[in-house]
Amino acid sequence: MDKDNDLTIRQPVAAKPKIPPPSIFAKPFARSTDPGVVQLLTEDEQAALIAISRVVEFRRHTVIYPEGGRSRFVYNVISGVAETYCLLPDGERRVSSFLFPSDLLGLSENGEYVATAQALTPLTAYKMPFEDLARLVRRDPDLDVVFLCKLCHELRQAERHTVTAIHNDARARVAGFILWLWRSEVTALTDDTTVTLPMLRHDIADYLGLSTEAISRALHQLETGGLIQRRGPRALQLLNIQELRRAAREI
Amino acid sequence: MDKDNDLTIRQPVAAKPKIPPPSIFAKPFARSTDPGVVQLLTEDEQAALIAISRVVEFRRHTVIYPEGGRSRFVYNVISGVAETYCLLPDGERRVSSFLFPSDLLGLSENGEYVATAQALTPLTAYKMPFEDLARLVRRDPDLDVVFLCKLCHELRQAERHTVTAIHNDARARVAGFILWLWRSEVTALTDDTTVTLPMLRHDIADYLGLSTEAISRALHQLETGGLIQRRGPRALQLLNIQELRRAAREI
DNA sequence: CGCGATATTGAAGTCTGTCAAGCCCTGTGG
DNA sequence: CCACAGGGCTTGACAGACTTCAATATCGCG
Repeated sequence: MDKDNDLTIRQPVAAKPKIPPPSIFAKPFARSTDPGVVQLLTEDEQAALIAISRVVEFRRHTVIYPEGGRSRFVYNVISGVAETYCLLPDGERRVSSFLFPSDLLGLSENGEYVATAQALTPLTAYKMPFEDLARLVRRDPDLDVVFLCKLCHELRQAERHTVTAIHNDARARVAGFILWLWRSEVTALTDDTTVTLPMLRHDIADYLGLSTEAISRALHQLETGGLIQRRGPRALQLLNIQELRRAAREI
Repeated sequence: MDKDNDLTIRQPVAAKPKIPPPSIFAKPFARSTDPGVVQLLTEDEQAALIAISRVVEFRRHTVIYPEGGRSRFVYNVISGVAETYCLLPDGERRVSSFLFPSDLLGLSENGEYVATAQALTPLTAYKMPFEDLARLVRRDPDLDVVFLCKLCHELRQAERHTVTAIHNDARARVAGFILWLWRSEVTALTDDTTVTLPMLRHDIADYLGLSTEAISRALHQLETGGLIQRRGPRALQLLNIQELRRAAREI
């Protein structure tokens, strides 16, 4: 629609960055001209969502909502990165997903959030009361299809994550993760081959089912192989994307 | 139609088992009195779905639809078990899910099925033309919410599968898988502690990210520990469900 | 500039994958 | 109904990969 893209992640310190509208991207399940992800919301729908929403901001490491908490709101990320995790009975933490701009946040079950959501960077989002959203969806069949589409998209992604994470070794998992991050952070960026890692090694390790040491070693391997270059612990330079995709077994 | 049931989900041999209506179970995301899975379809909605559906049957090992094929239909399983899998570039097969009665089948992307679906047992299903279903959903906002609910449910399940499969050892994965199967096969059963494994070890192994040998060894461990008893390669008796849950790290 | 937390690197142990062999089940055909 | 053949399942041995434990290096924040 408009250039909500330029804000997705980093943004030069602007005087008053204007807020992009609510945004839901997905690959439609029906055949379409564009085989990639597309904006599913029309301007009217964006306006309708804005009408029931409030823009909220979270600082780094803030809990957006807790696991088990009463689920009253759904969030549409505007900028920043978040993670969701569950706490196991034995106290361990299990990262279940990372969320980027235009992602939806607030999956619930029986009126309770199924995981804790936490901001990994400063984060802004549209906060939509669940009830209002339900009313809106019930009234606008097209909007409803939008959410169906998005959920299908997420489901496919989740299945792919499972399949690839489960069968590959550490190097392949990390390569795949880097590529996923890279695509998620895609913007109208000058330098297209830089990836920032807003999360800790621990979070990556947990998400991929590895130890933090294994992450380090895999990064070392990829660097030695000339596929990437580490620029400090939170930034990577992609040197050979073709090889990265092969390492991730995407090809 | 016929009594394919006694294989997968046993049902007393009735002369003419009447076909159960379309069925979608899920835990609602909104708070409800019943915290478990509930039937989301009203009788009217079931009738509407029947009106656009055809009941189809598949024999064991039949392909229901192929990966990459034009996605024209969505299926609602009535009886039997199916699996979906993708073929990797190197020819390997990746099982992405198992489907049971009342599950939905036919996830697509850009008009194409994202995986091959195959019957593991004789299977019957409602076959719904995608276009008709879309029309129906667009007209009936409640039905629409049903599908949203079901998709959320599937998404949660997928995330749980990932989280548990990735972090646990072979024994825990198999224990969790057995419990999942057990719950999926729940019917008005006489013997509540029997689980049938309609799929090959290879399929289980692939789904859990293990080798067939690891599955065998894990079953052996569980049997030695007195948690289960093998009754031939396709049936298990659950001896200690409490311990099984602990083994699966559910507690 | 210094401290605490995070990240990396090294060494030993454990678990699973792989390879190989034997057993069991199933389904077929007589 | 029984025998047989083929495929699936199980079990054992070994190598490889990851985890764990431990120590060092580095980053980031006050």
